[in-house]
Amino acid sequence: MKAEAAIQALGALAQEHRLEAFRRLVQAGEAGMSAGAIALALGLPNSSLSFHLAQLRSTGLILQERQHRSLIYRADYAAMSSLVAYLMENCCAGADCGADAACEPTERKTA
Amino acid sequence: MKAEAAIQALGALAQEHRLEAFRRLVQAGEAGMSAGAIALALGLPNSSLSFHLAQLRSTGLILQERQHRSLIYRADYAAMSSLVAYLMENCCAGADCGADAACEPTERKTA
DNA sequence: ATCACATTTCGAAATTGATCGAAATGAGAA
DNA sequence: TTCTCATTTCGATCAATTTCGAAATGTGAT
Repeated sequence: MKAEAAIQALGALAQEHRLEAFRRLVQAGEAGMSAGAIALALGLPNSSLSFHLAQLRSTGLILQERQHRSLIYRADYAAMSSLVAYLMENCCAGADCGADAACEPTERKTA
Repeated sequence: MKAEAAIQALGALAQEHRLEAFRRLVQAGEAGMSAGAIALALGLPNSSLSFHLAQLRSTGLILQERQHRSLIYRADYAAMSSLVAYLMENCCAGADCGADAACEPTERKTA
């Protein structure tokens, strides 16, 4: 992951409505949610929400797919994971990263 | 972790210079780095860097400690960890979160 | 072909953030 | 105490982001 991509992704999450939308999608799992359902859940005008979803999508944090008349959004867990890996890259100066730390293996290759 | 705190932390990381500073601190581990050393490494005026460090610090992502004449900064791994936990809370609608996903146990209590 | 529904794009106003030089603070050395 | 070094605060300027109504787009039903 490049620095620029990480900045975009973090910036996308650093906003009240986008963060809540993203978390709902994380919790919704494979099924995802339609744009309308998210707007309703967050109590936002469709046009505002659309703006935010576009921003999340442009960073790759969420995926879009059409299903009948609606657009379904889903969280991209792999994108999230690689963002976290980027933040923790080479952590702790090579020390063992004890139990208190969050220093997991930096990049688990997807099988 | 509350939503507001997460937004602040993500926003703090969503900036070129702050992201680089944070990553250097993550890599520096326990030893940390002085404000001056970071400014030098990033090629920024001290005043600019100070502004950014204050922002990271106010979110709890980094810690400050005086050592002789310098102020030493260190990444707070626990804060980072709880931010990630917040993002992934209750992920995947209770599904098993297969190998492709980043769905770790949401909150490992620190021993 | 026509209608109704779901969502996005546009535009304009208000808010928030980044930058850096100069001056101020705070800590230790002489 | 006085001097010097390390860092932060202030202030002014410039740039980017958020908001939402109205209009446009694209999809499927009748």
